[in-house]
Amino acid sequence: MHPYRTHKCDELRKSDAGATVRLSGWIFRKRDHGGILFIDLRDHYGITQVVVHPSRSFFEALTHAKLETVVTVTGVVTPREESTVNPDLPTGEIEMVADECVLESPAEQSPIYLPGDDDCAEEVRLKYRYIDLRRESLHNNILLRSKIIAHLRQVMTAAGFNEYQTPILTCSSPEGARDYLVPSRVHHGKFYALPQAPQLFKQLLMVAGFDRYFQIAPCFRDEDARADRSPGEFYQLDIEMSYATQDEIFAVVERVLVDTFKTFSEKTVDETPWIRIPYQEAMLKYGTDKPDLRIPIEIFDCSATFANSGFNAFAGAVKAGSVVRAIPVKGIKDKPRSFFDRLVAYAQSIGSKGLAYLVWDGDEIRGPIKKFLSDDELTALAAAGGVTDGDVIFFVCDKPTKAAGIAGDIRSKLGRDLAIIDEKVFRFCWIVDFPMFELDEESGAVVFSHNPFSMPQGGMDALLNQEPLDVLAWQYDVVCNGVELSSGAIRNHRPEIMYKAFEIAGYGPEVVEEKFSSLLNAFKYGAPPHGGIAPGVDRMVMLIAGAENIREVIAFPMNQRAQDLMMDAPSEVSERQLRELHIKIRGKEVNQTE
RNA sequence: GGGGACGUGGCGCAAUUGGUUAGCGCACCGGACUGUCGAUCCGGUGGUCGCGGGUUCGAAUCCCGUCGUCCCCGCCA
Repeated sequence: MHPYRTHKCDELRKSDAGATVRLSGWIFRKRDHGGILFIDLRDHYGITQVVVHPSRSFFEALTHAKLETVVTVTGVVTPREESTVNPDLPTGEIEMVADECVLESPAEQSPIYLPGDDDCAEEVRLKYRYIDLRRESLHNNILLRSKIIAHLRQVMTAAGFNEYQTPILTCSSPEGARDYLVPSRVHHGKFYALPQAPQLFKQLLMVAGFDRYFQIAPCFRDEDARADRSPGEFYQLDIEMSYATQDEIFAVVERVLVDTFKTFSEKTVDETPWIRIPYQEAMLKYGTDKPDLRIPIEIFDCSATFANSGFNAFAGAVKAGSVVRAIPVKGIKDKPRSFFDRLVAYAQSIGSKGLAYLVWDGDEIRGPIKKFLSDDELTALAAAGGVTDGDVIFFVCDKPTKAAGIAGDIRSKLGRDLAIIDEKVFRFCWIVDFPMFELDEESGAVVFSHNPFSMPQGGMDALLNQEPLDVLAWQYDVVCNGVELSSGAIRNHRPEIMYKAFEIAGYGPEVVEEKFSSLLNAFKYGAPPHGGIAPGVDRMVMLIAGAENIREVIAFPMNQRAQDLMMDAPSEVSERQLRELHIKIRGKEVNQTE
């Protein structure tokens, strides 16, 4: 007989009755009746009830064994009496009556009580991650992640892509996020950087003629964490295609994401092709470039209606360059006054000067600003918002960018507070036609708004003949339920267009040559037109698992301050290591005064 | 870098808003119990209330500082 097990803890059924079997696992729960002891034995696969009689030599030892102790038990599979069957357990029709038992690894009292559903402090969970990972929910998430990654590889390979690996030790890139640096021992004073993404390498693979690339790629960025953003490192399904149009790239991504989401989730997934929303339209209708389309509210502009109205606060502001954005909401006329007051307070808390609203209540229209508006103006607003009896429109007035943001925030809050978000669907969309350039708020200068490697729509002609702020880029995002899953672009593979784009953003050719020499040089030896995208794997798993926090889909995550509390990383290193790397740690005071 | 919330036995929480010996549930220890499946019942151990300072006759509670965790803003081409 196998020294540890003949079966897994989810395998035994009534048909196995009478067999002598061996199981190994953790003591998940104990029920001690004095004259009889029940143990729920748990492994990766499931739970089997073990019955221990007091006549057994190990009865006393098991009675006193702490939870999470690892044991190997040998005994006979016994069918349970009708009344003692546990229908909640796949193995609930049988139990194992123990004849032999080996205590493989006694446990101390666990800092995490696994059978309980009480959440414990994140700090404790991270420090004892190997225990926390035994919990069914987290265990399943990590297993789901494994299956999703295997599935992604399978679908991509079937679609004619090959997985290529790219360097982890590379060089610091001049734009984007802060790099993680790795000092060179051999080269005094020089550093490698961990890749923020394999961006340059995947483009160089296209130049090298590999045509269709993908990689489950680790990415490293030294930026602060969020609930949906792991600090330090994360994974992307990195994709790049030669001779591909935007439509072809969309088709590939739609296929792999729909397939994956449908395979691993019960929720409804949008049929393809997904709707495409130009960036400007998204900012107007949803107040964000990552709209949650599950919220049935569309913002509209009504600046013109207010411009000549008697509501001076708005009319004056519109004449001074502000806009009025309207947020129409169905059927909430009966919400108490406190609901509206709280929403006004919320609007103010996020920087709005106020929040006006009108309520369509039967034949009457009421609300704080009603008296300032003419019948024609009210009619126009109702028509624009598709308003019927019971509906409410909220109004935000501010400079265009700020008004859009505030209206978008309020739209999201209404979605949550009114519970009008359909939790059973994944709503996907493409955000397209991002602007190539934007004005830097502080300096007023024209800067790249997204990715300097994107091809401008219209190519060189657009750069030469259009206002820089009007030039659109072949740049796109995938958004699912308000989560930005991915960003991508058709790349700029033409050196002369790249020089021109950088010139508009205020960089001379020497800057392009110095910072992007590898790519630029490569493009001088025959570069195929190409483009790609990189959906975030962690966020994908998070959405499918329904996790609120990205740590719930990562086996060994860091905390918000980018520390691994289990391994105690980052840690100090020896003076000898530092000397070998030609590194001297500055005093803290020096840093503070800089 | 900034804002907010939280910090009380191993874990999750409470303490009537400054007042007696800091309670409760789970875990843990001891006892009872041969059919439970979150077993039950009886009894018990365990806390310098994150840390430091201050106010007060008296501080878990108020004030100041500091550390830690989480959430958000900045940041994330």
